[in-house]
Amino acid sequence: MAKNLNLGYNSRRIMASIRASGSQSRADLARSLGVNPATVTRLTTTMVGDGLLTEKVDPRRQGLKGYPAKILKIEPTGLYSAGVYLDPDRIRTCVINAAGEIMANDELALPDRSFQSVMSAAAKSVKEQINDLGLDQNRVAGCGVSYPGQYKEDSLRVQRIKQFKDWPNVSIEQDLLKPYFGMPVKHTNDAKAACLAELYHGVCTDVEDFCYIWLSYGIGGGAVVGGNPHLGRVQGAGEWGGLFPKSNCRPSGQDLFDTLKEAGVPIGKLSDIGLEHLKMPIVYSWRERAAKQIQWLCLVIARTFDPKTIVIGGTLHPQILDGFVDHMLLVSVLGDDYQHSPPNIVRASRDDLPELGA
Amino acid sequence: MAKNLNLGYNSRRIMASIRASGSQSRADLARSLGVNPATVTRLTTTMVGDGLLTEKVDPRRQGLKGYPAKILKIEPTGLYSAGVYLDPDRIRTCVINAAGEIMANDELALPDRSFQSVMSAAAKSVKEQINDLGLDQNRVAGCGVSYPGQYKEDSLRVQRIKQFKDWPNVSIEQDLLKPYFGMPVKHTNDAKAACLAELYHGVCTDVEDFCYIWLSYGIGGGAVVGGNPHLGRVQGAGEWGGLFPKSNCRPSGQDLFDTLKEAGVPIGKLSDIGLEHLKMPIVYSWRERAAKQIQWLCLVIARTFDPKTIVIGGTLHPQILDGFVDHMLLVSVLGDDYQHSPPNIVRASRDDLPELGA
DNA sequence: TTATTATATTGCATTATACAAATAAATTCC
DNA sequence: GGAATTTATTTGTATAATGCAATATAATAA
Repeated sequence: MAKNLNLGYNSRRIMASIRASGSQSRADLARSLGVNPATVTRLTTTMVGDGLLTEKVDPRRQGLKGYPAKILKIEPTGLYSAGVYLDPDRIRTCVINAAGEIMANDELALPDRSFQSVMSAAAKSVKEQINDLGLDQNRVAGCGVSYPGQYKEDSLRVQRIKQFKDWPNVSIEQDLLKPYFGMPVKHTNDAKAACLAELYHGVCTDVEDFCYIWLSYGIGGGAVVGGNPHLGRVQGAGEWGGLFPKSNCRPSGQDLFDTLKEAGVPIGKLSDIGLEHLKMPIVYSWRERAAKQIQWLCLVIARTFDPKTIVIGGTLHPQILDGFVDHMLLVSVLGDDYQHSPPNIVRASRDDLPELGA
Repeated sequence: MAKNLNLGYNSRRIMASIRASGSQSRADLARSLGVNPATVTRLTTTMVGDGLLTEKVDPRRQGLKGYPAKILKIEPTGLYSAGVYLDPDRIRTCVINAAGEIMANDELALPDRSFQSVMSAAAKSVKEQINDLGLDQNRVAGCGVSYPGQYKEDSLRVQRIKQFKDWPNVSIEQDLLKPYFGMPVKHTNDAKAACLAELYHGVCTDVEDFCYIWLSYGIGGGAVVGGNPHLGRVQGAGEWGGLFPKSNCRPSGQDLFDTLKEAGVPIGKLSDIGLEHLKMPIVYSWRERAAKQIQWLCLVIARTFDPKTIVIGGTLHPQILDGFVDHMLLVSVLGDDYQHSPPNIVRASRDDLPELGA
C-alpha cells in the first residue's frame, strides 16, 4: 500500500470537501459533489487503505432510522508536507501533518546569504525533521518555500528584496529548488503563502472566494477565486501595496518603523515592537491613521473582488492587527451607496508561519 | 447525427481552444491541451460528424515534410445561440452562429412593462428568427438574456432598475425564464453579458484573465479569471461603479446626462448624443475629467486583479469610449512605483449588442 | 526508389463513473 | 418479538474517456 498517493480528480475533491466542510459520510460526499455513491465508496476504500482517511461512527446519527453512517475523517498521519520560510535574518522550517498540525519546526540562522547555502541549510533542516519523526519519505507530499519579495516583470521570476540580491532568478519552470529538497517544491512570496495557509488549514477552509491582506514590512496579500489562488498577469494580483504610493504614508510595517525612528524611538526590527511601544501616543496615532487606510482598502476589495471574506494577517504585532479587525467591525466599512452587507473581515489564524500544502 | 450535442470535458476544451487560438490541426490540439492525439482524433471525428467542426488543408504546411495536417475550424452553422437585451425603451433580440456572426436581429418596442409581456414578446421574436432562418431546434444551444441593473443582497436575485420595478425577482435557481423560451436560458446584467461577449466572440477570446469596464447610464463591468467569469459573493465583482461615490462626479452616462442638462442642453436619452454635442466645451471638459477617473480605475484594477487586458466598452458614444482608450495609451497609467508594464487597454469590439453563448 | 518525417487512425487495456440491485444495520409499527 | 421501513454502503455490470503502442497516410529529401 501507499505506493502511489497521486489522487484523481474526484479523490482530490473528496479530500478538499472533507478539509473544507469537515468529516462527512460517503453519502453526504456523494450528494455534495454530485457523484454516485458507488463512486465515493470505491474511491474512499482505496484512500482508507492508503491511510489517507479513517472511518468512525457518526455520533449525530444516534436514534435515527437507517443504516448508521460511517463518517470519514482525514487521517493526520496520512500525508505530511514541509514548509520553509526565508527571512533576511533567519530560516524557519516545519513539517505539518494532513490536519495542519505542526509536527516539528526549527529556526536557524543564515549561514550566509548565498542562494546555495540558504537552500542547503533549509533542506538539511527539513530532512532532519522528517528523519527524526521517522516518516515514510513517500508520505511527504512536498515542500513549500516562501520569502518576502514581489514578482518582476519578466514573468515567473521573483524580485528578491535587497538582502537576497544576488540570488539567481528563481523560475517556476526550471525548478531550481527540487534538487535541494528531493521532493516537489512550490515557492511563492510570503503573502501568497500565508493566504494559502488560511485556505488549507486556517479560517478560510470553507471559503471559495476570499482576499488576504498581509501586513509585514510591506503590504502584500493575495486573492483566492473559486478555491484557487488567483495570481494575475505578473503574479501581482492582490498585491495591495501598489494602491498606496510609496511616497506617502502607508499602513506598512516599514512605515511604522520609520515613524518610530523619526520620533526618536528607533527599533532594530519589526519584531522588537512590544507592549511598551503600543502605549506610545505616536504609535496610537499611527494605528488610527493606518486603520483608516486599511478600511479604504477593504472597501476597494469589496467593490472589485466582492469576496466572501477578507482576512487580515502578517508579522506586525498581533495587537495592531487585532486592532485593525476590531476597527472594521465598528465602522461602516463600505461607505454610503453600497447596497450590500460588507464581507466578513476576520483575523488570520495561521500567520505565525506561512507554510504551503500540496 | 446531431442528436446529442452535449460535449464532454475535452470536447469543450477543443472548441474553446479553436475559438481562442484559431483553427488548428489535431496534433496541435493534442499538444496544447496535453492529451493524446488519439483522443483528439476520436473526439473530433464525432464533432465533425455532428457538423460542429469542418476540416480543411493547412495552407502553411506546403513544402514541409510529413503528413500534411488537416486543420479543424469551427463550422459557423454547427451551433446557434440567441441573445436578448432588455432596455427600459425597447427589446433587442438576435440569433448568432458559432462564429459569433449575427444571423438575424430585431428590435421591438415594449408592449408594456410587465414581466410576462416583455418575456413573451422577446421569446416570440427569438422563435420567429429561428423559424425564419430554418434552423434545427436542437442546434440552438440556448438563449442569453441581459438587462441593466445590479444584484441585490438576498443572493441571486436582481435588483431591477426603477422602470422594471414590479418584475418578479428573477432567481437563477428557479429558472423562471425557461418556460418562455423553451430552451436553456442564462441571464445576467448588461455589463456582465458584454464581458462574456468579448470572451467568446470579441477581443478577449484568447485571454484568460481580463476585466471589463462598462460605461452606460451607470458604471458596471466584470472580471474573467482563468477563462471563467468571476461573480463574487453578491454578484458584485467588477461592479466598478461602487468605487465612485454617487454623491460626487463620476464617469457615468447619467453624470454626463445631468451635466448636459445643467448646462442647458437637455437630451432625451444617452443615444441622442451626437457629433454636435461632442464638440461642445462642456462635453470636452467632462471627457477630460472622466478620462482621469477611468485612468485611476485602471490603476486600481491593475493592482487588484492584475489582469492581462482591460477592455472598455458600453453604450456611451463610441468616440467618447475611443477617447478614453486613447488617453490611457498616452499617459503613464500606473503611477510611479509600479514595477511592471501596464496591462493592455483595448476597446470593446462587441458592445453593440450584449449577447451570451453557451 | 527508398528513407525520413509529421499527422492521423485503429486496436487494446485501463480507469472512472453511472445505474441498478443487493446487503447491512438501525428505527418504527403492529 | 417480528415485519416493515429507512438510510448508508457495497457489489455487479455496462459504458465512456483516455493513454499507449502499433499502423496507415501523405508529404519531402536523398
